[in-house]
Amino acid sequence: MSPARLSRAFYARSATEVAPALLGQVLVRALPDGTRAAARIVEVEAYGPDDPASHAFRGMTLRNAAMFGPPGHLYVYFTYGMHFCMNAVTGRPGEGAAVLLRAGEPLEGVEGMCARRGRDRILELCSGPGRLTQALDVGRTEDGADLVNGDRVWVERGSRPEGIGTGVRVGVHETTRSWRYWLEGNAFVSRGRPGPPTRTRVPRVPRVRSTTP
DNA sequence: CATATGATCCGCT
DNA sequence: GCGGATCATATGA
Repeated sequence: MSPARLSRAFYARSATEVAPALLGQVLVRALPDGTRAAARIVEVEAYGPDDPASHAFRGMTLRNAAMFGPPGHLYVYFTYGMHFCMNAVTGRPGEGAAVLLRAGEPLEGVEGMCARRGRDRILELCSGPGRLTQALDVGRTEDGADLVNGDRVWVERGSRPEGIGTGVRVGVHETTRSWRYWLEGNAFVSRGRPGPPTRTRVPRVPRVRSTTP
């Protein structure tokens, strides 16, 4: 029997419940050529309603429409002029909550991932939200894809994680919510300053060579 | 190893 | 115009 897909009910909870529950599960992508690519989810971030950092905070637009749809669908957005990021929509329809999939550990289809990424080091294939989408060939076309009944992307039940670390979300200027979750000690977690909050850094004054008087 | 910078689109102010 | 839920590369310690 084939591995169990996560159900609609799994996603129909708050983003902060779903996010840690996604750690250790297996993200599967059925590629256009009939092969599979898969990665174990090792790092995620929750984005909820009433969350200024969320794309849904200022209401529904064409771009974030998938976030306001039913849970268990994919929300894919384009950013920085060159990268895609993918989220699993959570909560209730109309709520606007999602979990950003930030990093994974390559399990299947590694050769194809290397080709799409243009890298051969396993650690650099899925360790970051933009890297993950590129490795799994997820883009605009997958925005809104159904993770529960669809045939392009889904999540299968994986292994129970041992330890979970939490911290501030990457690139979010807000320190109250610790909504980033990762598998403690896992080498495939992206660098986004895990562990203790950023230590205070003294800005280095650029050294200026004095011009001859 | 660390910080710095350029790439390159698009949604929103 | 601005700056972003980013990444690869260059450069300096």
